[in-house]
Parts: sequence; C-alpha cells; structure tokens
Amino acid sequence: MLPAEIVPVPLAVDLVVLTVRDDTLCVLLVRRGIEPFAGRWALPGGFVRPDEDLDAAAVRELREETGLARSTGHLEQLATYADLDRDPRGRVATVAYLALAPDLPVPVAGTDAAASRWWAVTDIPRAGSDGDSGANGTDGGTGGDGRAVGGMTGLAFDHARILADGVERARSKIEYSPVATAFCPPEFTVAQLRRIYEIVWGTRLDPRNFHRKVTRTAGFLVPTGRTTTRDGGRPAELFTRGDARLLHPAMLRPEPEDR
Amino acid sequence: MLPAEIVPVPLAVDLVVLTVRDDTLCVLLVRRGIEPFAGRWALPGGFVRPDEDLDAAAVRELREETGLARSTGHLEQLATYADLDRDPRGRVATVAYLALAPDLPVPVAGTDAAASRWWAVTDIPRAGSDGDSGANGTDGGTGGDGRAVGGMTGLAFDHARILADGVERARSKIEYSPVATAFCPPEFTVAQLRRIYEIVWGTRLDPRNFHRKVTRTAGFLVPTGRTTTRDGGRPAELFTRGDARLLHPAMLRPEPEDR
DNA sequence: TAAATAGTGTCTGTTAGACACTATTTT
DNA sequence: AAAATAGTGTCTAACAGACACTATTTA
Repeated sequence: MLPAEIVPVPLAVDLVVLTVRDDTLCVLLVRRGIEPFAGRWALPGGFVRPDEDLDAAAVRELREETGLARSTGHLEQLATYADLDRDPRGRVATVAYLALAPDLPVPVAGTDAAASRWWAVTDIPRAGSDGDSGANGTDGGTGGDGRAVGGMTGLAFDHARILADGVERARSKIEYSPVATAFCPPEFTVAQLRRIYEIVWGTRLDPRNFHRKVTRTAGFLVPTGRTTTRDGGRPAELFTRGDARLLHPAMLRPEPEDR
Repeated sequence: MLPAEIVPVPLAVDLVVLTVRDDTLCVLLVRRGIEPFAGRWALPGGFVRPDEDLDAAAVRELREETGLARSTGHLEQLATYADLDRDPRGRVATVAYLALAPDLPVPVAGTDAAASRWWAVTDIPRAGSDGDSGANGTDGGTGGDGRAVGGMTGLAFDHARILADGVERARSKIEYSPVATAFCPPEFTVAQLRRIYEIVWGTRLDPRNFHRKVTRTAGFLVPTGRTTTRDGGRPAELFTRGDARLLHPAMLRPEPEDR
C-alpha cells in the first residue's frame, strides 16, 4: 500500500505545438474560457484521463486541438513542471510535450477553450493585452531579432517558461536530427527545408552549401524524381523524409547575426 | 476548481545516479525492503513531499541515498514515466533525474532500502538472482561489449527502461557538453577525463588527439598549474572544469568498435 | 532576351584521425 | 638506460563557408 502521508497531485499534459507559417515560427495558443486565468492565452492541454498513458493523452490533446493525425509531424516529451505555485488551485503537475507540425488549416477550438490561434513566438501576448490586435493569423513583421521568446508575457500558469523550453529544444534538435522535415509537407523542396532552418534559427543560410549538405547527408532526404512547377525559376526536385534518426555530421547552426 | 473527474496520482522522483569506478560505468541501486517488489533492486527515489518542488525532491533523495552535496557532480531532469501498469498499487507518476558523480565512498543505506550498492550498468541483476554474488563492489570484468544495458533485468517497476534512458542521455550529453567532468574529482588530468569518455562510450580514444581536442576547446578545462606525481611517467598537468556549458565543436563519438 | 530560382564545381581554412617524435618522471 | 606516461608537431582526408558558374524555367 502507499504510505498515508503522500499527497497525490492532478496530472496534466500541455503541448508546445510549433509550426512555420508566413515565414514565422508560430505556436498554437488557446484562450482560456474558465478559471484560473480565464481570458488569458495558454498552451493547449488538459488532464490525463485515468485510463490513458502520457503519450496517449498528448496524442489525444493534439488531435482535439489541431485535428493533427498521429502520423503527421513529430511529438516528443519535453519536460515536467510541478512547482508548488504554478497553479493557484494547488499543486498540479504537467508533462509538457513538444509537437512540430507542417502549416495547418486554422485550428479547431478545443472543448474548454474560447478560441485558439497561431502566435509568432517572438510576439507572444503581453499581460493586459487581449491579444486580438492581429485578428486571426500571424502578423507579418516580428518585432524581435527572430530568436528571442518574449520574456515577460501574459501567458497563463508557467506556460511562458514551458514555451521557451520548447522553442529551445526545437532549435537545438534540428541540428542533430532530421525533425525539421516535420515542419514540411509530405513532399518538399530543399528551398522549403532551408526556409524552415532559417526561420527556426533566425539566421541566413547559403542556399548552395545547404543544398550540398542536406542532399549528401545519408538518410536525410529521399528524392522522389518529381519536380515542382514554379513561377520564374528552374523547377526544384521534390523529396520525402529519409529514415535517418540522427544526422552525421550534424547541421551547424551559424553564430547569431548582428543586425 | 478542478473538474471532479480528475484522478490525482502519487508523484515520485527516481534517480539514475551514475559514476565511473574500477574502469566501469556504474549505477547506484537500492534493494527494496518493502512491497511492491520487496527484495528486488531498484533505482533510489521516493515520493515528492507536499511542500517541495521536483528539483528539491531530487536533491533531497540524492543526499539521502549518497550523501552527495548539491554542488558536486551534475543533476538534471531526465523524463517522466506514468504508464498505468508500472506500479501494481495503481498509477504512480515518477519524474526521473539523471545524476553524474565522481567515484564516491560506499553509499549509505536509505530509509526504506535494506541495502544499496553500485552495479556495473552492463551487469544489472537478472530476475530471480539475489544479486549478492559480487559482494559489495563492482565485479571487474563486464560480460557485455561496454555499451549495452541489459535488456531483460530484474529491476523493480520500469526501472530498467529508465536506467537505459539515463545511460543513453549520459552517452550523448558528454558529446556536446562538458558534463563528463562531473565524473571527475575537483582537479583531474586529461588522462582521467579520457578514461571517462572511453568507459562511458565503450570505445578507445587516441590519447594525443584527445589531449589536443579538450585543451583547445574554449572553456572546457582550466589549467591549475599544478601537476600530479606519478609512478613511472611524466607528471600530468591538473585541470579544473571550465565555465563552458556547451562544447564548440562537439566531441565526436567514434563508431562502436567491432570486437 | 532578362529575371529568377535550382543545382554543381572549386578554392580555402578548420578540424579529426593517424602517428612520428620529444619531454619528464620512476625503477 | 629502460619503461612508462605526458604532451607537441605533421601529414592527410573530410568538411564548412565563400562564391563563380551552369541549368531550367517564366515573363
């Protein structure tokens, strides 16, 4: 039997769902419809049901919030947060997951969310703003340098920290694994993949060296033989994801640009 | 208020405490004194107290089980495990931590553990064995290839999987961060550090190239000016840890040796 | 034709791996 | 001196970054 003095805690999963759209790294946020933090923006998530494992709960939440199928994109456990004061209702432990997805149709409103939308990670709503200035969609220009995640935000709970951890994980993981392809549609060009790296890292990459690098790293890309039709330019070859799980050698993230 | 249908779960932390001793990568295991799995070997750990955060619980358990001070070695969150069937008492979520420590004196028996000792990670007790064949200490020769973590083991709960995840994390983390120094005493030689890499990776490294690599990677090592006295050989310079948190460029893990 | 994007080749500097060689100790 | 370990230098192959150049499309 369990010792009597143990206090069990409610167990939740929260999702950092990232995508690249309109040349911006975006995260899916939902506006909370209930207390605590009613009206504030938060990461999508919910409590783990008594009959499901953590991964199953994350997959279910992802489907409920985005309609994303299990096989699309990438999903991995990020970290667990259980600080005593992170939820005013008392201690709640949340297991955060990181999801990377291709540009999706407008998200579906979840069960307990009044609304949901994509936010540029450099332009997270501040405390006090109602966050509707950008209508539904991302606003084109980012105020930041393309790398930082706003420090003082109005996100509910400790979700600003979880988001920052998720973005940092994504930025480092595309260095040594091919998960950047999770941001791409099933078939994609080298230029599309390069834009992903440039946007996630906030840097510029030489198109020619990038092309050589990704096409010659074993298992990264599989040529389909097909090409895209383009407007003004040579058609690009289309690729699908290879079966490599790690990149040897890794992609090198350039030093941050001074600008 | 929390929705009524939420079932709170007991929250524990478990530690994968690794060290290098007698030229072997070792993990600290405790023999369980109480049910479930009484008599079986398990990772040290315990339930999170109502008034402490996860990191605090991990630090407390580490001190209780090993006497290890907070500042020694390295401690980081590994992953969270909450499968429904991982504990016969019902669902228990455990947040696993990875600790890397220098070779320590014989561990102290914990509060609810009948005994504790270091085990070579390649020689984890099997189901059915009582695990006392090696007396107190690690047995010199490893049966394995120096890399695998025994698949079918007799560890309690899902601790074999957690241990495997922890070892894999350690093996990859020393590639791109200087945490291998956490296995070393406060002052150490290049050869000591090289043995750490060789033992954790299960490979041989060229002493001369390794020396050049670690001494020329900015922030990895700080020379103290002192040297060791040795028996038969030129005295080696002593170093302390540098302040780098990431290695640029990373250490390269050689292909596994065929032997 | 020009403009635009895709893709190849070439040069150079850095670094990893192999290994000859020197340096400093104990026996 | 011999043995042992520490540390440096040198050569070569792989690879990243810079960038000239060719290829294939649309307007």
